Amino acid sequence: MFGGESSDVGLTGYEIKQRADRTLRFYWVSPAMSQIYTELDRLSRNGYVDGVDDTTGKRTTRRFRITAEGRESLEAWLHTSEHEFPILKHPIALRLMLGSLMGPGEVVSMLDVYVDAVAERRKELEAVREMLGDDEALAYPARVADWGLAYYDAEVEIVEKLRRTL
Amino acid sequence: MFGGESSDVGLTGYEIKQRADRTLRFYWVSPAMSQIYTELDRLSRNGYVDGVDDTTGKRTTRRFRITAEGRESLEAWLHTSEHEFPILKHPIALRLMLGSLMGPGEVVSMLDVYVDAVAERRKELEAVREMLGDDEALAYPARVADWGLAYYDAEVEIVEKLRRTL
DNA sequence: CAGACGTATTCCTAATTGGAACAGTACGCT
DNA sequence: AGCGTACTGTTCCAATTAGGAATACGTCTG
Repeated sequence: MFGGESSDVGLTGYEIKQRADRTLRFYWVSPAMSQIYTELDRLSRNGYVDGVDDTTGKRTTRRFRITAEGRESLEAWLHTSEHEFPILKHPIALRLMLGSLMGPGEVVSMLDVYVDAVAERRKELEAVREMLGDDEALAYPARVADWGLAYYDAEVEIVEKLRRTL
Repeated sequence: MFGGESSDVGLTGYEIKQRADRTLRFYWVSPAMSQIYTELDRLSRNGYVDGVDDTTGKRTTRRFRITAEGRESLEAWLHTSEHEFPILKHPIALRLMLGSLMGPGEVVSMLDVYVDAVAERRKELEAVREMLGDDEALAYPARVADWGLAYYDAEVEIVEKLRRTL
């Protein structure tokens, strides 16, 4: 998922953050910097990743790579663990719930703003989708992106229908 | 949203938890008990809710009601605050991303299990929707529930289409 | 009247969030 | 050459959230 070529020198925490901000945020959250580094430390302590000082550049940084043990553990997780149900935190739905405390026009404009925001997100995800292309090696990430795009389309349709009932 | 009749004696933390578990979880999270009580304490300190000892039963409990100040503040929040974009944590999409590390059959069965889980969720939400009926006073919560139902339908459709591409 | 279950609250610990703070590097501008 | 600004990289801190365990009390049932 991250990494691409696995023969490379690994990623810095900063780079992981950037990748998460670009892609992971669409179906998970963008982890905080603090979270990335503490997690890398912990993974490192448990032998799942290996952090190596990279002194080739002007500046010494730590680059992390997954270890064989880490990869095994990841695969074991993929095979065995429970599939949790997605969690959604939907501020617009939360506000709509209290629509009776807002003016009717206010509800409509809230939904309009939301539809625009979804369209914007969709555009960003589409850029990611295009980067993935139809490379066989990236087929699964591409499917995830397609899923996201279809979700945004459905969301817009639902909200526009809902809007008409107001 | 909670409360219904606002002339009543208010709700205990426990009751709030139950209501959240029944409805809020569909578009937000079920807050932990600890979170509910600490938040009630904080709201109380800031004058947004009023906690009154209820000694009418065999057992003394605290019942919380929103204050006038709390209601004003809630409405101000509804009118002014920024609309954040929904946050999704989607374990199935996350795993699908790593589909190349799973067997193809494993991916398919993961999606099947997920579709079943969505159907189950949908049923639970449908029960909530039926409780809301077509009472004008509950029109907004009912719309939120309808939104959720439509979302689940879209999700199933998307996943089934995706499944066919594998 | 013991045991199980629902109600009600408190407590504890870990994880997550959301930065700010700090420091080095690159790059263009004057 | 020196300056400012932006990017890269890491650490640190405080507040919030999460997830339950623990503790009671009440009620109902066999």
